[in-house]
Amino acid sequence: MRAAMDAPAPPPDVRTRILDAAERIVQARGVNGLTLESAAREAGVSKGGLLYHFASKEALIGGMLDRLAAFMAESFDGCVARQPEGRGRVARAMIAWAFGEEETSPGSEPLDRTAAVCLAAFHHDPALLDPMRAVTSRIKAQLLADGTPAGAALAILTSTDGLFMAHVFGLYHHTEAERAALRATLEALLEAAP
Amino acid sequence: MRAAMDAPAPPPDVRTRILDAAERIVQARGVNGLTLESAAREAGVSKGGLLYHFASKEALIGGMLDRLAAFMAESFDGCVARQPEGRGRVARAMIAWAFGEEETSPGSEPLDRTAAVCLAAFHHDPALLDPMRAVTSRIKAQLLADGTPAGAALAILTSTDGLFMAHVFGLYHHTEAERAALRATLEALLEAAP
DNA sequence: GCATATGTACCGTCCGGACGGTACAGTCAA
DNA sequence: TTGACTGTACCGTCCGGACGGTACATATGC
Repeated sequence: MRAAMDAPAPPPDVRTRILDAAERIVQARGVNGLTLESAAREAGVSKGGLLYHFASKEALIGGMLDRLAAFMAESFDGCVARQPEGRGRVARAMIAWAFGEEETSPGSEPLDRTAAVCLAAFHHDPALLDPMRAVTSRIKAQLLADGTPAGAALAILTSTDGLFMAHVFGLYHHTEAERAALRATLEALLEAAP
Repeated sequence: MRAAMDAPAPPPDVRTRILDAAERIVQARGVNGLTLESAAREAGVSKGGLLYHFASKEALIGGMLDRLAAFMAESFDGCVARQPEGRGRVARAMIAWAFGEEETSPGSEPLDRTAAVCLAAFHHDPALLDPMRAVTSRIKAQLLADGTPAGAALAILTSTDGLFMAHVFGLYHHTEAERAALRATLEALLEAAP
């Protein structure tokens, strides 16, 4: 087929294109909107073509999650690496992660993508979240091992997760002042003596 | 009808029975498991009978959410009322609520119920979460108005929400010691001078 | 005091449509 | 030619919802 030939400069791997399409659909039309047909159409592939790459819907969602978990892990590691070394490094990274990338209010791309994909996975089969669990467990372990007192570390961990959840479900919104106050409080927890 | 009269202990309002059944299904078999037929069967009612009370699946889920939001609001208010008056009262209630100090009748069942129902609603139509948003927004407003510094109040709010999310999605587990440390940290935030 | 009518609560069946998945024929690069 | 890959036609199933019918209680007319 011609269309396959005159694709843009970086030849987008078909698998990747399907995964991207599936994510876009879940974000735009919700979990219901994700069907094999719609994903194939969005990716510019036939349904049969999609099924060639992902043998079932479950495999498709699993693929989305594996990729997302890898992205999250990498992103977090990068954030840690960018923090000065020393006690509380991971905790500071966590705060920077939660407050930094979330700048664009309702359109923060990685955040919404994460939420959408996780929700889709959880809906289909909670066990599909396992790769994500592995990542979060590792993050927690790192956080508890970097010298910050456990209480403070856990407060930071759960607080940023709560911030995330509130955003995903739109449970309540924070003003800039509130976000700043929260951030200051979390950072103050880092200063506490061990 | 006589039967309706001499059933003193369980007044089995059909509507309530259907709502209970639907919640049980969502908890046990996930969002997928909730169909009009399964809910009707579980409630001991025919599908037609169910549709008599809830004109559509959306109405059924909406009914679950309305009831749950009312329950949550009442439960939280009761928790606040049980705290000594004074500055930080609402924040203390929040902590007590989150850490299960409240005698929530059968174990931590309401927690799972909340999660299951909210997920079902979010899956069907995010707008259905509105009653829940109203409750959480009110709680946040109360929390910010009871004298606790904003940063501490928000840290407590987001942290307990994060605790909740981690539980719902099974992202990571906390040991008893970790829970105690986290709680101590949150309580220490309350002592900070305004 | 009886028959007819009306309203409420509920039941059982059916249908259109959508979805996941399969079968298979076609295409194109190597 | 071959085999990786695509596209299409189709199947079985399931679900939401509509619909017509049943049982019974109360009301109404006579």
